[in-house]
Amino acid sequence: MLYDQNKKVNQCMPLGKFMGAITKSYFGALSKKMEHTGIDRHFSTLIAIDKTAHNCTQQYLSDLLSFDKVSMVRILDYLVAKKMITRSVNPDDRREHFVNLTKKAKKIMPKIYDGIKEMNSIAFKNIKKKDQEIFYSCITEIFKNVERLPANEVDIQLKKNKRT
Amino acid sequence: MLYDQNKKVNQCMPLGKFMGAITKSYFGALSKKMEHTGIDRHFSTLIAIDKTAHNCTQQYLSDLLSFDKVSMVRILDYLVAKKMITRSVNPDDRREHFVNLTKKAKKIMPKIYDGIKEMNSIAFKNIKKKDQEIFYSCITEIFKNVERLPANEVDIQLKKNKRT
DNA sequence: GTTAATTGTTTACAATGTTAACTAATAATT
DNA sequence: AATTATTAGTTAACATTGTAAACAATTAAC
Repeated sequence: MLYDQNKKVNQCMPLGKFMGAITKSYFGALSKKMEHTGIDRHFSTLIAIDKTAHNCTQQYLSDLLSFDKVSMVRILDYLVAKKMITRSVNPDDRREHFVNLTKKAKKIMPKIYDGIKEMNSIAFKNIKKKDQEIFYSCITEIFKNVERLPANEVDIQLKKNKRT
Repeated sequence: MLYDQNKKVNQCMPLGKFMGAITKSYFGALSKKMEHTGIDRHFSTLIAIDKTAHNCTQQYLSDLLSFDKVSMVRILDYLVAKKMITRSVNPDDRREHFVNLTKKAKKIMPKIYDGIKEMNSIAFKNIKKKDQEIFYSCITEIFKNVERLPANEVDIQLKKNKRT
């Protein structure tokens, strides 16, 4: 509905509203599409783990995927419960836990890549390749512009204040 | 982090991941920026109410904003608590409740429009006007492509099944 | 007039975000 | 070397949001 019924309304809406609506529908459909694999969430985390050649710690994943560490723990708990990953202590720095895919996960990964590829092409249906490229460079730029605005710096500032 | 550190990872990520990350940062910053108005959420709903000339029911808002009716009730409860809206029964169809802005809200709306405008231009910083237009037409198209995929039809199907 | 559908509400539960407090391990400082 | 600070990860508590089911009140359909 949100998109063409009333242009006057759309123009002044927060950009995040559209992005949020797309995010919701996208992941809803992706979950549904991936049901047969036995997992329905946290595909980005699996991909990040898969693509990280070695020394994949939870902190590294948190930074890469912009999750806070508490959420990261929960996501990884979910993936451990689904027998998709293992956690193992780094012997060289026993604070760190290395995260790795299980055999089961490695077997399923191709299906996940395919499903996402399919979902992405559904999303980009009727959009010219050139416009898709512009779109991608836009969201990259937007993300940079928005990533480190006040709301997100609060954490850091609080920590600094505490120290005094 | 998500965006340029590792292009190989980005390419195969679900589109929704980027959109979700932007949505989160965007609304985080918007909340912060709007703190002084006394409300920190549900600006889109206020705008929708403001722009709807008359007969603004909860169902209408749900459809327009893609919220389910339960969430809508909660959002409106919040806005009533903040003294931003009133609910009144439609005398011509006593099932419906009309939603209207209070005087207080009407006074604050300009600040909200300004804040959103500002946030949007922060988001689009360093992006050419022409590319912004392409971007907008892309998200409109993507939203259409993604809006009515299986996950979202489930509700409807269940209802239909029940009816039998 | 009975049945079905619609509008809005309430309740319950799952998932997620955020903060704070905590353990264990390492790094930095004196 | 001992103390202090920092880091990685975990746990607990709480707020917010999404979703489903059941419900009351009202209207529409037959």
